[in-house]
Amino acid sequence: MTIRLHNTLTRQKEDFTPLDASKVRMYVCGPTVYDYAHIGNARPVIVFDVLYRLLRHTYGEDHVTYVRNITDIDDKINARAAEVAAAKNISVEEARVEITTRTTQQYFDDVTALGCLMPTHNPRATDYVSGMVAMIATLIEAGHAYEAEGHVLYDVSSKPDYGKLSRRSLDEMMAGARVEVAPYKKNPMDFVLWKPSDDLTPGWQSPWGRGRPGWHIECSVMGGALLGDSFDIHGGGVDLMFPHHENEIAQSEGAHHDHPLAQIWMHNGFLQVEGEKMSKSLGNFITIDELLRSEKFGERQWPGSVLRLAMLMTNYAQPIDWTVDRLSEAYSKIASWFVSSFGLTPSTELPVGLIDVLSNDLNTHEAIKILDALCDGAARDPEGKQLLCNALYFLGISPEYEVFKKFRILLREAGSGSELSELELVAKIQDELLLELGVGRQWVDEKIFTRAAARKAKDFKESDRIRDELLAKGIVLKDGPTGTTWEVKR
RNA sequence: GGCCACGUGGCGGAGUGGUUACGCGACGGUCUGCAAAACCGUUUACUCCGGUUCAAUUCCGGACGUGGCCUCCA
Repeated sequence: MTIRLHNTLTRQKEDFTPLDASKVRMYVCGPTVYDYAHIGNARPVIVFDVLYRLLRHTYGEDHVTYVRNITDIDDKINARAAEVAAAKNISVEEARVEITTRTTQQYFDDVTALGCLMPTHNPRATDYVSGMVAMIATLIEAGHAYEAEGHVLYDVSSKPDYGKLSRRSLDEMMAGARVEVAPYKKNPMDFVLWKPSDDLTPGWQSPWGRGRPGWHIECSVMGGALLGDSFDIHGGGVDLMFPHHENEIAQSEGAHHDHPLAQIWMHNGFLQVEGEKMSKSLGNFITIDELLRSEKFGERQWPGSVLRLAMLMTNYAQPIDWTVDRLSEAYSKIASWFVSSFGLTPSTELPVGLIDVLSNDLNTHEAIKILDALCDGAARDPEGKQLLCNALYFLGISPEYEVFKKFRILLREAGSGSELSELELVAKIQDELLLELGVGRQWVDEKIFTRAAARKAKDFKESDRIRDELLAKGIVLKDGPTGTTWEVKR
């Protein structure tokens, strides 16, 4: 099966042919670790995790290298570090390490909860500073960069195809430029490769004095060090296309004799929250951590699998409006899938067509349709059940206790007489829910027993009264052919 | 202001030059003492205006709308 991917460079869907099929290489821009990752940060992580899984399936697990960097040198980090250093009376460097170490761990915890595999490499910028210095020196030597007032700047006019990714010409950019131009720049669009640090700012020694690398050079160096001068796929958010990715291309290709940095550039779409741009001032800024572990959004916690599915319901390149309704829809879908595949152990056999639709530029929505179809037929098709389980595992959507509990869905299944071996889990969930409602199992059983007698005597008035009494406590009764069962009201 | 995307039924959201995707919801039915759940069925769409075509939601142009980037907020 040929994988087809939309390439931003050509604006077309292309057949994907790895430079070396025994060593497929992908780079995705990772987080700047100064604070909790927000839900917008989660999208590329999830999208490219699915692509990583597809590539591993197609080319073999040992033949795919996935690099996602950790940016731990950055002026936002430095600003935080200065605050923390002042508050705790520690050095700026100590504060920087503390912030980036803690935030990196939070990030890993978050994306793990979202069902994402660990990339092959998670390079930190701080480990690659010498490589950055070397690349900058190479760029100066090649005539692509110049030193000015302690800064080293990339000379965009030295690269005639600058702007090829975002399809902007230098003239257009300068005409539309709104920024005040630093006086030491030859060209307004020249961007910084190295900048000087004062004594209160983290810095490293270099031929141009003590300073720190610019943002763009970090990715060029880490990608080059771990994947080589040219690799297969470079991914990231559409917002990074300009200037970040454009500058990465200029740096890497400028330093590597114009060898193309990446064959295919992929960009995921932006996220809005309830119809508005996410921002701290609007108060709709929401982190992955808050969704997973607080009730800030929609007054409930959301399991990682639900967030993952909500993200994959839409094509990766399209914008997403992140709403409570969307998450609720994902929640009910997840719940029915988990029930249908409950208790099974995943194997490697995948449903027909799943790899095909994913290979078509990651058509995750078509994949969801396949899962829905399997789920529909699950009651009378044990093989379909197993395939559903396998597909969920493949897509990184693993059953979570929280889903079963919060959605009360297993209780319904158990009550309807299906053959569930894990009745203990059901009992455990029931007990927890009853505890929350403040009623005892025995009390419920007695009420049901009394009501059964009333029904037998055709005293429906009394029978309905008891049902309402239980409903008031949050317990819904259901009369089936084998007797009365109950579930906690959702 | 410049550049780039996108605009499908109540909502989410694929896809296609001609054969009303699909999911959720809603409505109807079966079942039930009545319900609930489950199952079966029905229901509505392609922003607007031109053009190309035998035929356009699908191709081209324009308008309007939404969003992104140009400002190291993904």
